[in-house]
Amino acid sequence: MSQEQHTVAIVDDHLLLSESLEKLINSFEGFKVLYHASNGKELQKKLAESNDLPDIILLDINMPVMDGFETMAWLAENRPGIKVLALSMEDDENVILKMLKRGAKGYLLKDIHPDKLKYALNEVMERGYYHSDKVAETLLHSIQPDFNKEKVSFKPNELTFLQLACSEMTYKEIADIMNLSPKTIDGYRQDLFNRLNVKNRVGLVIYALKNNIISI
Amino acid sequence: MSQEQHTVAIVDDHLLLSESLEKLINSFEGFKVLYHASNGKELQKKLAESNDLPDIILLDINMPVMDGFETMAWLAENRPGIKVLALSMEDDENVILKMLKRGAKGYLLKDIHPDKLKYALNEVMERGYYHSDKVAETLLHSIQPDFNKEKVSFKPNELTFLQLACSEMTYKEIADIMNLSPKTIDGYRQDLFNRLNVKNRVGLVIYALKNNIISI
DNA sequence: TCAGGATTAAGGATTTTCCCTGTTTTTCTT
DNA sequence: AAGAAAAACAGGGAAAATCCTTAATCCTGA
Repeated sequence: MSQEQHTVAIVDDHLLLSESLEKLINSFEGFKVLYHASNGKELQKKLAESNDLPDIILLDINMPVMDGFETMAWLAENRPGIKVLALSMEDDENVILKMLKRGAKGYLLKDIHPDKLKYALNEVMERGYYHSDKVAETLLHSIQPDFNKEKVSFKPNELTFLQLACSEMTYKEIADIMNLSPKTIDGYRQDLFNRLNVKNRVGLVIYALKNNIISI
Repeated sequence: MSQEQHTVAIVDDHLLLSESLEKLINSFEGFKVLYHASNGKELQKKLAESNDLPDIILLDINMPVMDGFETMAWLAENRPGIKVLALSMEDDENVILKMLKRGAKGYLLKDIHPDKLKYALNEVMERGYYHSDKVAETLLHSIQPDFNKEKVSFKPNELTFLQLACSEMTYKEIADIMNLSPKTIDGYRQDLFNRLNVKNRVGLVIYALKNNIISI
């Protein structure tokens, strides 16, 4: 029986939630809470002391001393084997993305139904990740162009130049490809700098990426 | 009754599939196939001729003349109101991402169960998108660092420089911020150019983005 | 046909980037 | 503390990028 148990660590500074979560999780078949920590620093200590690693960490985001983002980054770097489920009050898309980008396997809101938590834990063990509808939607938004944003429109040549400027070519090489004089390219560039409010070519690249004009 | 019907257009060059899909969809309550096209060009024609737009387009990817990627890009630009479900044989992650980035609302494999198609159509009408498990997984992969890839490691200063190089600052400004001589920065840059196999600063930016060293 | 806008392009100056070859300073090792 | 290795720094020069101004050329609507 015990060889079937998956172990969980809880990182949250709210003792009440933390304790009740433990009881809940221990009541799930196949899961056992290994230990708690009230912030990232404390987690690091526990990880160093204990000789067996938890399979899963439930990681709160808003914490004092060392918050969820920092902790997640550290875990991804130093304990990549542990699956982390982020736990938070807020369903802010940027927060969700920040955690996922740092390697979290899922994102849970604190007001979910206990069954959902159980499901999420199982999913993470079996598939390696858990995606709620909200998370899936967030991810989709993050890669799709934002249709609501009024978009700057580009003339065909300008667009081509902008795309080529995001490569390692020199302006002279770009001019050759586009069959234009380097001086014309010079003009396009200056125009775009002014219009897009950037100072140099790196600014162009960042702009093009942010606005899905190129993708890498 | 007819005011409740959602209309569907099918774009696929395989007549057999196309025809049977039509029968299937017409058998779903609340959905009706408006017309077919065997590639993007033909779809453009149909859209221009007909006076009512379909709610949903089932868009095949591998087609002659004007393929799914091109067609999707055109639709996103010119008919942003139509919800597109990509339809494909392959579950290649890059292909999926390419379609989603261009604005597809979902991605269906051709060998799914008819019930899944029905579910997907309903989801797209109700929630605006449909995400299968595979798609959700793909999206997650696309934003998470690839732990299998052996990673080039950076010294702290190098890393800082690399991140700052992805801004609009000049190297002199970066040197100021980092409290180093511009000549030292010069050295960092040259080192990274060699090590990362890039030719100039744009190359650095692209590298940093591809490897999740910065995110925008 | 002619004015006016858009496109393309030139000249010329300055700054920044890029590259190569070194030297000094700091840090680490033993 | 001596020697080795790493990190920081420098000079000089060529190439590229940036900036500003001005000017042909082409197209189009009145």
